[in-house]
Amino acid sequence: MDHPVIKTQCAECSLFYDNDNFCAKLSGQELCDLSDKSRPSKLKRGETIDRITTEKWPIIGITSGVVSLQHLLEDGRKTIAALFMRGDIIDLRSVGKRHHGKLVALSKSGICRLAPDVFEDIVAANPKALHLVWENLREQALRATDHSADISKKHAQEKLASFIFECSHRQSEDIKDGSVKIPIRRCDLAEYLGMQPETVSRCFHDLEDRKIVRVQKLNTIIINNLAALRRIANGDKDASGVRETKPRNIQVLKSA
Amino acid sequence: MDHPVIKTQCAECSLFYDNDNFCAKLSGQELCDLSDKSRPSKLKRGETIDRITTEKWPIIGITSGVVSLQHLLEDGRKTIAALFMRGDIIDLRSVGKRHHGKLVALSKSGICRLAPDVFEDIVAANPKALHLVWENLREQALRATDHSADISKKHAQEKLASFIFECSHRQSEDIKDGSVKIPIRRCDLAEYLGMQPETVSRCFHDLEDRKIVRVQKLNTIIINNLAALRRIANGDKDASGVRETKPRNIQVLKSA
DNA sequence: CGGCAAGTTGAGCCAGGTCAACTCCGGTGG
DNA sequence: CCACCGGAGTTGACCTGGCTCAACTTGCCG
Repeated sequence: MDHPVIKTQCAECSLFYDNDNFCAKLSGQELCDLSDKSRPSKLKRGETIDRITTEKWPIIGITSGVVSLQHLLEDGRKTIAALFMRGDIIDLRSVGKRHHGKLVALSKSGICRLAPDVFEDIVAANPKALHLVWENLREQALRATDHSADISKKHAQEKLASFIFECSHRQSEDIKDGSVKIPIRRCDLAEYLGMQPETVSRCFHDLEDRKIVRVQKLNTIIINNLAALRRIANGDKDASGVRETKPRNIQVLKSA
Repeated sequence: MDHPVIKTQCAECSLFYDNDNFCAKLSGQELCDLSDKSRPSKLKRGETIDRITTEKWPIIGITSGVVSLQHLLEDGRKTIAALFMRGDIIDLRSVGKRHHGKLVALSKSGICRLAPDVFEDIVAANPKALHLVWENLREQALRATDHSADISKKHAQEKLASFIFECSHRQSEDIKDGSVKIPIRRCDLAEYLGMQPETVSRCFHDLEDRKIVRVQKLNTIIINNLAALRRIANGDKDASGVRETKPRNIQVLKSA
């Protein structure tokens, strides 16, 4: 009697059937207790999880899609500070008065609001579950750190290259042919990388002109030259220096 | 027999005598077990904790000073991706092959390399300790997220203003007279905020010209106008628009 | 007191932001 | 089936905040 009465909603949820997600680590009993008091739901692109909800349900598991954490400045400038995807557990307990941003879905997404008290009991009692959720939090912290490093010192193209790698690492299924799915829109991408949609567009084209990637559909790109892309992402000047297809002197010729 | 044989090294360590740091949450026995197998040490500015050390001692508590996590790009550009200060517990377990940066001290600092196995046992057995270290990790993740939001969309002055607030929140003793200690050097500050030392300098002067802060010593500033500084940090254009004390037309006059 | 690293100041330049016009695409209704 | 619409993405032209480089001053430590 390992799984006494698993609800169908759980049996079909990636938090359970992905082997290294939270619910997969639980005993049948724990899973039942948790699912009894938790609230799975769906979000459409643009929907936000409001403050009242996050106060009552500070622990949110992402089952599919992409959910962003957004910060807003006084004058309307917006930033996407973090992206959460399948398997991430967002823990907002005791964030309390600390000013934190809004959670906004960037695509159709599935979430599960986990009952905080049950969650806490489980984590205290089940070392595997603790380990997993801890690991996930560490991963989030590392990602945030890497991301701020990327944003602060890299040029537009380098950021974009890094982002492509981030997507390829995080995408659920490994697709072998070098294609990478970009799970968010251009304008969201721009906000996440701290640049303008126009610049994102230009950078994609630069990369295409240099035959490093091919933009198949808006949300699917193919990497043609992995090594070069890696060099750019790592900030190798030799790789990105080649950017201008046309050398300077063309300008000089024109003005002469 | 609450504290059977606390070593003097522990009695004098902020991880123990700061009430809400890790070692303060341990039973006498736990503290002894941990301190028996742990290694406190001192770092001078510029010293780095090398890979071999972090592999053997992936858990490091900061007892004083400032330790940074630095990322390096191929062409030598350097970024400070995170700052750790007194009370922070750096957990590098299973970061493993994931490319992560170097840990470098930015000032004289004290650290304690905690024995990972003992640490793990304690965390599993002692809910208070678990809670504290968890909270610290969440704090680190939040800080990293906030920081990347700051860096990506704010202007130089706004970043600096935010940083001043970050310092004032994190400084150990609350100094009431509105003075804030900047615990790191200008060039490190620049790297942390993703800007140039020259720009940092100019921004400090702008803020001084506008009477918002006073730079008392290189590492101590006084906030004169908290509200204005807050507005700038939050990206209020009205506040930062006032930047130029001298309006443009002075230039025109000159050239006329 | 000398020497070096850190910080500051000034001048010029460029990557990327801004603004505006245009294209592309999916959905909707006649 | 096509005409229409609105939002997303792209393209071009221009402008500027902050980077760069170089010279200078300051402050710290032996």
